[in-house]
Amino acid sequence: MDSRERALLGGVEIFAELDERALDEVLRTAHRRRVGKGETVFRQGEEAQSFYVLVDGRLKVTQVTPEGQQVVVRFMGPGEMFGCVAVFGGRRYPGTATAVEDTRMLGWTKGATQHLMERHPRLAMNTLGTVGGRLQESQARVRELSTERVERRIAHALLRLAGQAGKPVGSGIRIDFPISRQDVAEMTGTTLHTVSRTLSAWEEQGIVESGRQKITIRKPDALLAIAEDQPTPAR
Amino acid sequence: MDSRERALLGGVEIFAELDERALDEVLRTAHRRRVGKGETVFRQGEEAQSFYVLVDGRLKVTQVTPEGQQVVVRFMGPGEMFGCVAVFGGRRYPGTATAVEDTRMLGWTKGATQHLMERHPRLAMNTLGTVGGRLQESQARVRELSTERVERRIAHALLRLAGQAGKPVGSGIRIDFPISRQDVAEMTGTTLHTVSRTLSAWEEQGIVESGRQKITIRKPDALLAIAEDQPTPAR
DNA sequence: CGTGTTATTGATAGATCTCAAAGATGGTGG
DNA sequence: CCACCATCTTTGAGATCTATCAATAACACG
Repeated sequence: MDSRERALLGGVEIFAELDERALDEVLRTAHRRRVGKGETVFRQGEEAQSFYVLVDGRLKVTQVTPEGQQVVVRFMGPGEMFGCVAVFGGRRYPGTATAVEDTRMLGWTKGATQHLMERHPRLAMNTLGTVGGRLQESQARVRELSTERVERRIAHALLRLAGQAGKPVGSGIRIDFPISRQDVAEMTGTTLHTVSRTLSAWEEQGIVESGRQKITIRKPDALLAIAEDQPTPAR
Repeated sequence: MDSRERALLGGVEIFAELDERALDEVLRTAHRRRVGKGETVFRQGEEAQSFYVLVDGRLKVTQVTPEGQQVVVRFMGPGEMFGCVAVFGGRRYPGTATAVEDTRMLGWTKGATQHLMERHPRLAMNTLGTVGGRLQESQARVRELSTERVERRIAHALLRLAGQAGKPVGSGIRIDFPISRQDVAEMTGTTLHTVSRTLSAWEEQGIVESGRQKITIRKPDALLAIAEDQPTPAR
């Protein structure tokens, strides 16, 4: 019954509005797990065991197409939950969760989760809200992929990453975990080559500053202009 | 307390496993609504009032980008629910629902929905399952848009439509509602021109048969081969 | 039989992917 | 502490897919 974990839970969206006793119950039924950088929490296609809330560190959820191409579903940070959809409808995890830094998490087995939700409808409703939010994000991505050119998609992706994991540094906002060109490409439906070229161009304009697995946004406003502005024809 | 409505509810995924009394309560708190072909149930950005289950007919959910480009989120048939995400997290409808045929639906106000879910956790959990399924579909679409060429995406879209609304006719499977080239383009992130060209090519090969707002799949297997087969380089 | 919508088709331009090769970078083991 | 290796990144050139531009044609409806 770690008071730090307790504080974390209070801040997690799905546990909002639960009373002390309910939170105690939630914590009591949780198990703890650590996963080191580069290791996986679970793999696509595995029987869904548990759903998790990330306590510390960062991870990447990916899917592989039947043809073997990888797609990044999302990056996640502390306080975010994952694996929840598999614990309901789907029996299997739809993607692979890989730690990009050392991580700690709390997990609940399938049975424990269902039990908790039956006793605390609020929990199910909160989760519904979160999953709904994810659905909207995913649809936003469909919208982007359908209507935007690569450059704008990359700009959107970087801004989203900065929002999730941006750390202010002297010269701008730094994306605070190791991320490669390939990762960005898999987030935006392009190739690492195009990402590299785009970042190089932006670097020349002083919009970003990047290196091996490192990206710092120097002019967020300029990036936003690229992401939102000019109704495609203009460029 | 229409027994036909009652039968429908029993078959709707989110009401599964609810007992008689719960179903009675659900029906009692519902309101009925008819929306004629071409009219909208709600519009993107409107304050979310209700969530709905489609009883009869078919409708299309679309979103418009800030730049004014339209994207089709999904087509829906009887027994499917919609507008539910807005009733939780989001305050506003994220898209516009337009009837493509005359429709009838059952609706529950925001308040009624939350009340029902608090009393019947099962309902919230079922909804979570359905929304989770939608999330996976949406991610599958992201995957397609990221990794597949237009032709394959169109093939996938037609197969999905056939699965949802396919009606066996003498010469194949007919998509049983009016759908334009533009609609298909907005489902697959391409232009109506490309869709037209693709369908023309398939028509020559006898794979489909199509006309104004009408598409019939003659060789579902050939379409499937296009959708699933040849690891991009091969073509 | 107009009239507006929907669909077809050709030509052309551009954005991106592919293919290829070389250049950084950082970690590791000797 | 340094050389070496596996990864990650950059960049060029050419090939393609698909959007765009521009007309024309087919269709349904009042």
